[in-house]
Amino acid sequence: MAFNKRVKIKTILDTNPIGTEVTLMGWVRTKRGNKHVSFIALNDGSIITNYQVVADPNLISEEVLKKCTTGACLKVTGNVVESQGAGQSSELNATAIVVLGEADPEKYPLQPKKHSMEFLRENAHLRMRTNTFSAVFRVRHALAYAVHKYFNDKGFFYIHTPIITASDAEGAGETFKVTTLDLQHPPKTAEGTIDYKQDFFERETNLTVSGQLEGELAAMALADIYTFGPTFRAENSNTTRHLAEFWMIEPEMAFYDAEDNADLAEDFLKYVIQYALDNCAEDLAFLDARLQEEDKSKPADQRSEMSLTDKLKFVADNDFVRITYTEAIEILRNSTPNKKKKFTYLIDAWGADLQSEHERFLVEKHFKKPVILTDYPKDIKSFYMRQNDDGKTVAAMDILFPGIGEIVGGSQREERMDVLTARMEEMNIPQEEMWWYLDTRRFGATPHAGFGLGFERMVLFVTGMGNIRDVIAFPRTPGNAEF
RNA sequence: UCCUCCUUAGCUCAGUUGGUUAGAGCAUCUGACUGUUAAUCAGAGGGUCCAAGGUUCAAGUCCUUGAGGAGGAGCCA
Repeated sequence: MAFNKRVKIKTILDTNPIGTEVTLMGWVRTKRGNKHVSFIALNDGSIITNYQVVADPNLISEEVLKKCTTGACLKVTGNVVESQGAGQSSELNATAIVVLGEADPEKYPLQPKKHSMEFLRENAHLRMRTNTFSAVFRVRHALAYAVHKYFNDKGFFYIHTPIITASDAEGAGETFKVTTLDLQHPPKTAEGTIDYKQDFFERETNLTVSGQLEGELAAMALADIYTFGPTFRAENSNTTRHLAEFWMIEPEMAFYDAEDNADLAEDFLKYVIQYALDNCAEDLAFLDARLQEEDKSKPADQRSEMSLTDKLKFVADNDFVRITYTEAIEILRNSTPNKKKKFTYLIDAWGADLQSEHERFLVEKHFKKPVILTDYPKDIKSFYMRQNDDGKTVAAMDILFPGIGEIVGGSQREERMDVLTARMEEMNIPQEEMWWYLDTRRFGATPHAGFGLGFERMVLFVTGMGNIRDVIAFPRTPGNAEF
C-alpha cells in the first residue's frame, strides 16, 4: 500500500467514516489494557486529539503489541466503529499493525506525564511530539499563513531581502560576521588590520539585522511590500523575549503617513489574531487549559485576569489606545507607582526612554489594552524616522502588548533629503556607504512608512507561552545552537 | 553583561541542627485484571547527591571557585 493512502486523524474526526476500513499512521502516546484487549492512543500530528486504536490479541500478535510502546511509530489498518468507551465517539478496531519504528521504552525520553519546559528544551528534537509543542507549531504555521494571506489580499508584494549584507547602518544591534577568511591566519593590510579585500565579498559582511532599508527601496517601486524572513542579532540578551535568530515581518508602504501606518499595524494584528481564533480552535483550547493549569501554581496576584481565548478575542475586537510619548510621560509622572517611588526608574522629565516597567504599567494597569505610543523624542530613536514639525519628536510608533511589551516598532520615514542627511551627520552615520539608500530620496521621493513585527513575539502572545524559546522549533540564544 | 535563585533516580521533587544503609510520586520492568481514558492494584530494579578544591572525627547539607539552567534588568522585535 502506498504511504499516501493513509488517512489523517483530523480527516477521520471531521468525516467520522463509521463502517469503513482505513489505515492510520502515527506515533504511540500511551498504551493500556489487559491480556484481552489493548488500547493505543495514536497521534499523527494532524490535530491535537489522539485517536484510539483497539487491538484484540486474537488479531494482533503479542510480539507486535509488545513493541507498541510510547514513542513508537505505527501503521494501523482497521475498521472505524462507534466507541464502547466514553472518551471518544469512534475508534479503530485494528486488523493489522505494522511497527514502522520502535522506541525503546527504557531510553525514549518522553514519558506519558508532564515534563518541565526546561527538560523539553533540552530535547527540542523530540518536543514537537508533545501536545503543547505540536499545538504551538500548528498555531505558528497558521499565523505565518495568515500574515501572507493578509498582505496578499491587500495587494502587497512579498520581497526577499538579503540575509547577508554589508550594512548595519541602521544600528539595530550587534551583528554576526560572515566570512570565508581563515580565522587562524587572516590576511592583513599594511596597517595590520584584517584585509577584507581578500574575503569572499571583497568587503566586510554580516548577517542582516533588518530588511527595512532594502524594503524601502522596493516600496519606492512596488508601493506596498512586506518582508518575512530570518533576522540575526548577536546581542548577549538572556530574556524570555529575545532570540539571536528570529523571524521578522516588515511591511513598507509608499504614500503612507504615520497615521496610515498605525492603522495598518492595528488592522493587521487584529486580522492575524482573529485568523488564529477562527482556524486553531482545538489547539487554542488546549493551550488555554494548559495556561489555566499553570496559573493554579502561581500566587493569586500573578494570575491572568482573562483566559487565553478571551484575551485574544478582546484584542481582536477592541480599538487599541493611541497616545503620544508626551501624554504617556504625563500619565506615568502622575501615576501612583511613580509618586510612591515604586518604579526602579522614576519618571521626572520629558526625554527619558521608557523602561519595560513603564510600558507594562501603561498596558497592563492603566489602559488594560494594547497601546500605540507615537511621537517619541528624536534623540532616542533611529536616524531614518521622520522629524515632526516641533523639531523635538519623530513620527515613530511602538505597539505594546500585555505580557510581551513591544511587539511592533515602526515609523514614517524621513523622505526629505536635507533633513535626512543633516540627521545622519548629527548621528555620525557615514553617508557614502548608504548612497543607494539616499538615492531613493534623490529620485522620486515620497512620504512612506513601515513597521517591523517580531513574529515569535506574535506567536508568544497568541499561544500564551511564557518563553520565546518555546515558540520557535530550534531556538538560537547565547551559548545555545544545538540541533 | 549585571542581580537573584536553582542543580539529589529516566522525569518532577523531598531530604530537619552537619551524624547509621539518601527517600517519595510518576516512568520502566514483572505479575494481576474482559473496555481502558495520563487506567487501576501488587512487587522489583534503578543514585559519580553538577564538577573541583576546602573546613570537620563526620558533608547531599557549611565555605571557595567553576560549569549548566531559570527568573528579573539592560538592549530590542
